[in-house]
Amino acid sequence: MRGSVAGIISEALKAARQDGSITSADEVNVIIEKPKLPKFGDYSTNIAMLLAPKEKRAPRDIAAQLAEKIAASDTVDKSEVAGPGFINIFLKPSYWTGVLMEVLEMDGDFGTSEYGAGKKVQVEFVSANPTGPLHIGHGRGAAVGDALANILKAAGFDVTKEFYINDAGKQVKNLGESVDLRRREYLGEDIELGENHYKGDYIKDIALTYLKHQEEGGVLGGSSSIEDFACEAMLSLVRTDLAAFGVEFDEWFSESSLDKKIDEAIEELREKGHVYDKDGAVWFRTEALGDDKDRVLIKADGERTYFASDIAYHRDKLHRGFEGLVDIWGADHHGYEARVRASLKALGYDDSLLSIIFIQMVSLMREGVPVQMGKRSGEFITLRHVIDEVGRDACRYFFLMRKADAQLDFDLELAKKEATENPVYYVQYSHARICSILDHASAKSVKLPTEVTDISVLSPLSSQGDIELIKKLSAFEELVTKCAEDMEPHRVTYYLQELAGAFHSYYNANRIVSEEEKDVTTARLYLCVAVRTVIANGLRLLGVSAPEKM
RNA sequence: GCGCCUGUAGCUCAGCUGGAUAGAGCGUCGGACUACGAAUCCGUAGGUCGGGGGUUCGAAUCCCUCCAGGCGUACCA
Repeated sequence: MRGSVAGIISEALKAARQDGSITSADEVNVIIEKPKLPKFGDYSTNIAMLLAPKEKRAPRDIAAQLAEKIAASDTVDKSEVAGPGFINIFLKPSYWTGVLMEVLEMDGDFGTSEYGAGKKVQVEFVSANPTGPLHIGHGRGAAVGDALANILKAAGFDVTKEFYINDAGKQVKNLGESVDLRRREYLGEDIELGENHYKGDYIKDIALTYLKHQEEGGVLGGSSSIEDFACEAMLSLVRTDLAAFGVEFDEWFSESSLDKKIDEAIEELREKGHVYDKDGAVWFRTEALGDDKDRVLIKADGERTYFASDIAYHRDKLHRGFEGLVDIWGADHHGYEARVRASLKALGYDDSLLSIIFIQMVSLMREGVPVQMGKRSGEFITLRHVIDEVGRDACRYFFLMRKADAQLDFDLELAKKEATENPVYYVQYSHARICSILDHASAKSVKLPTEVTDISVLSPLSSQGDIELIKKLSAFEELVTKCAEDMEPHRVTYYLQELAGAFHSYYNANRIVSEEEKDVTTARLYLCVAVRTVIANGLRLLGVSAPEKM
């Protein structure tokens, strides 16, 4: 779409250079945009304004020469010079029916591109400690990570989704102890929970399950420690919740599997001269690489820090051949970024291959009033609770409505409302509505062939309304690549709301199925099919269903 | 103190590498179903883009500074 407009412009520039009206041979970073106002055309470019300083001539003068050459293209209806030197390009309706044809042909693939060129990227997200159920913050990370992975895939990247299991540190030990204490409690002992022990009811559940397994003389009786058992149980809970949320990972990477690799990583840093000993601890010279201060890798007591395993983990990712890394972290970890980047640089990598997306806080609301979360009891609102209450679709959509690094108010009541004010229903409704229109049409025995073979079938689509809607569809392709480039899945929700809105307006303004005008009906039904396709493709990127009935 | 994020309509937020008259939803107010789903649509009102400088043909967008809010600044994980 935009590509071919860019082609028209560069052809015009080439022609101008050939006939000598443009003399500078410098590359210019041309911007092609879609003007807000229809009188400024379908596309507009600032190329003349960029050339003006190089040519040392008035922008409007240059624009006039280029506009003439642009108008010569057979897809261009007319081309005008406006304002300080914009060139506004008006395309022929046949251009737009061509676009519609493309949507229909590509169907489920419309929106995909080769932008990523098969580059291997890894998206690591959620990575929650297996010490408790997932809460809503994890849910937001899961929704963003999964949607981003879908978008990157659509944009032509080779994507791997990974969950990093923190199963080596002290917190897993605390988990094991917590379960063990509850186990002994069930056996009649008096117990006292320490400050670091987990107090949620899920701990009791695990303790009970453990006892049951023991009674049955299960496999876990001897070989496996209660700590491993608890960790496994927690993980399976996490997997279940993620499955309920529709999120699947390609890899589950265990921190404990790193072990020797941590020493290797430290050794490599030492060889490269980034490590020194002080006060009985081993330090990493991160300050020289952009961090606020140097960091400890091995504590005076001999334990390796969490940071040390994180270095080893990222090193391992790169050894696995990923050319791009995406880490999705809670916003409270942003202080961590500088040291991780420092470690990549120290290991000899360009740290720009790592992108970190920070997930800001979610405030749960109920009709505008914040939902209290008992901090003392340690009872967070779990992701599972929210999925069960508002449904998976609404939950995912709401998590994706704001850009990741902006705080999000999640109103449970709004998410459940089946009304205009709820964007999920608004978008899904447009899909269901189209399905219903198509049913209606076939009941009236207006049948569409499975494939459009002749573009002239679409030629009745020439009104302003028809063209506007097709334009909206065409924007989807570049939206997807843009979202991939900037790693901002939230824009898909805005786009879908706009497209759904455009369709609803169109529907109210135009009779689609009409028995008198068969040609118009057929063409419009194809337009409906294309809108439905794009809505479905967009929702699929978000991991939200596209219902045929609601 | 230093660092990161945020500040756009009454509310919640979009605004792509600087572009032409700053947008949407909700909420206000007023309209539209004897035809395809009114879970919809149409219209109306509402803004010194936190303040002040600068860069240029042109700034919500880039730079500096100040103000306000959030978060982070561990030999914790």
